[in-house]
Amino acid sequence: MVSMKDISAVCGVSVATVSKALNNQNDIGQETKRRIRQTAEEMGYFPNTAAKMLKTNRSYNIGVLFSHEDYSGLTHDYYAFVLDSLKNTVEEKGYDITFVNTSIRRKGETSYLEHCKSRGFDGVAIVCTDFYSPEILQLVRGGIPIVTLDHLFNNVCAVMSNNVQGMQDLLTYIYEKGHRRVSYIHGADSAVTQSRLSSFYRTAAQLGLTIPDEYIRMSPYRDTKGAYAETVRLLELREPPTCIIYPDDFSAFGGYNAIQERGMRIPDDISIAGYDGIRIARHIEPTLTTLRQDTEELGRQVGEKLLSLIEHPKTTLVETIVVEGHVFEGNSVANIRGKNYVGTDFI
Amino acid sequence: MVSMKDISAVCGVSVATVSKALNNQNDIGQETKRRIRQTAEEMGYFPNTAAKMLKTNRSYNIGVLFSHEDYSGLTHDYYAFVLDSLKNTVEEKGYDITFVNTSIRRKGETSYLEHCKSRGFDGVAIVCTDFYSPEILQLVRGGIPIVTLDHLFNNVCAVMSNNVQGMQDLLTYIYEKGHRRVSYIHGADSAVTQSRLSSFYRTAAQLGLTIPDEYIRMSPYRDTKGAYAETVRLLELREPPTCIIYPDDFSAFGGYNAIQERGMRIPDDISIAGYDGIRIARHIEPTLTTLRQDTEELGRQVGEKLLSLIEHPKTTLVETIVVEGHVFEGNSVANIRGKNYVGTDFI
DNA sequence: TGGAGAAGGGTAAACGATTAAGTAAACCTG
DNA sequence: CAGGTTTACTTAATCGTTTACCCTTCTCCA
Repeated sequence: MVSMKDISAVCGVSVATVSKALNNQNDIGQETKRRIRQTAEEMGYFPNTAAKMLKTNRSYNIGVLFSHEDYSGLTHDYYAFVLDSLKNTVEEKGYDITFVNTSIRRKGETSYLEHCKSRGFDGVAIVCTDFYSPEILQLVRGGIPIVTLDHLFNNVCAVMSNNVQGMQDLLTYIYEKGHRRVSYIHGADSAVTQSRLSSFYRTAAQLGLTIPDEYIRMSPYRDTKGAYAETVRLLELREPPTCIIYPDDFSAFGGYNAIQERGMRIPDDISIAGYDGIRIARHIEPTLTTLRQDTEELGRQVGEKLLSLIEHPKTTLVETIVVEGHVFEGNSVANIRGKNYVGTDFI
Repeated sequence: MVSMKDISAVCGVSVATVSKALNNQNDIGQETKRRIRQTAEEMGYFPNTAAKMLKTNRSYNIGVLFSHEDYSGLTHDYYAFVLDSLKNTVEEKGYDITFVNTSIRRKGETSYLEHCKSRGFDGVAIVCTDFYSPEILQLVRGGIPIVTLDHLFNNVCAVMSNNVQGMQDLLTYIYEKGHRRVSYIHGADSAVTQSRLSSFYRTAAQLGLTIPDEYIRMSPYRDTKGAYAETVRLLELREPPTCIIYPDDFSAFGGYNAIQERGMRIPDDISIAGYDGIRIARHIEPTLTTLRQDTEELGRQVGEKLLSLIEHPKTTLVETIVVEGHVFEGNSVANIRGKNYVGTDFI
């Protein structure tokens, strides 16, 4: 590997001169600079990142924390898309992305924080993890610039998909289609679930909907079996809902199966809606009406905020950035106004 | 950040002694070693990766090349699962994963190879890219340990999903279910497509199937619209196939839509099969019969081969590791033996 | 009892870059 | 033309580790 030393030897200047020339400092003569740069090019020089890091304490590398319990992580459409966007955003600015090692740690390292400091990450994006573990808390308090996705820590930048507005939009959309008996199968307890559920209740109240307790069900995220089972129970009610909202699109397909198996048709006999907006949901008939989260924007915001925090620590606000989703109108929610229309018009 | 120097000061020994103690060298006394290690622990010491890299030329970091044109990359189930498995494999051995920057390069860096050398990756996994670009060729010839996925370069380790055997198994399975009129909509041209297509022809010949030219169609991978259109054409043939094999599961849903839209039922009226074994395909009724590629094994093999190449360069064979897939039996392929059974039994 | 060898630890150079401080020559300027 | 300022470099220290080599001090045995 050719180093600055090699170039300096060839050009007959000192290593310092080479460094300055390549970094475009201005106390080097034009001609010398040109000569050095050309030689560097010809010799196939490229900087040794390790040496640069050691000296400057900057790695141009950001860590991404992605621990993947229960079907989450990389293989989850939502996170994968966010990561993809984050990757594109920071790579464009000359940063690389390294995963924070979530496996057994190397000897001498015992925590995420130590791993991150050891690697010298300029910043860390916490995308998908158990936010309640003490190790995460240690990491966010460790002094490294941090941005979290969909979770709020005090005094830490966060990018959040707007679950409150999202659920409100989704339920309102369904309401406007004439539905008055709406069920919500929510996911397992989490901050995200809380937001969506309370928004569901509040929006329902605002719209004048009365939601019987048996319309509110729980099934873990991305669990088609669970969603299937809950759907069956809902369908067996004396007065079943006209529309079911699922924890996520993946789960919605569980409902889809239960409904079709009973010879019912979507959306003619019953309507369903998902949450997330995963790709496949737009490609299977009936296409799923869902709240599509803006993963590209989420990833970009995480990246930009993190880079800003790194490059302008003084002037960057510690804030929560909220990214709006929007209802993707598939054809899984029927317009039943004037048909089985039981509610009151509100427009 | 506490360094070895700090520890050496506290313990009243030299930095070299600290280094040796921490690295468990054997020319340090037991008691001294214990004292140093304890002090390091108490002071919250962790090694500076950059310094270590600089000195040892080892980064314990492997690069993953993932360029993502047209719907590929991170957001593709197949690659995401492989990456996930690869990540787990190498992290367990104390390595980290960094993406090879596929964006605009930093000044002074003009190629993948330079980026990799600059970062000091111990090895690079080329998972998903345009294998025919000259930049990739430069990278694989650049002297860094390399493992490719699903692509063969001369004298480079490769891990391949067995597309030949896979297609053979799939077609044979379909044949055994009694199908004699089988169509294959293959993906856009690539090494993978070549393998599958020639295996399709060969297997068909072996089974004594005659495949009319109009049964062989092309639609790009993961293009539901294209698959939809080709399916429509197939259905309009005077003698339509009894089973259609799609380029991949995602495309199969395009066919799924076309078929259902015409009021036909899967598998009663026509059978379909996919390729890949993406998760969702196992969760939507009728569950898709497909050739499930063993992404976990693929990722593990890539990781293990790469680590072996890194740690035992002399004794590691340069070879191609073939990973078998297996037919996932959903219920999208009907058993039509003795029904519309037109072929000859071959058992 | 003297000398070899082992055990335990120190010295210092090196990895490849950056950068503060120094220096010599050229250039002004009044 | 003396003295100050620029310009264009060089010197040398430094980042945190590793490691080849050197130096004591003991131990042991002929």
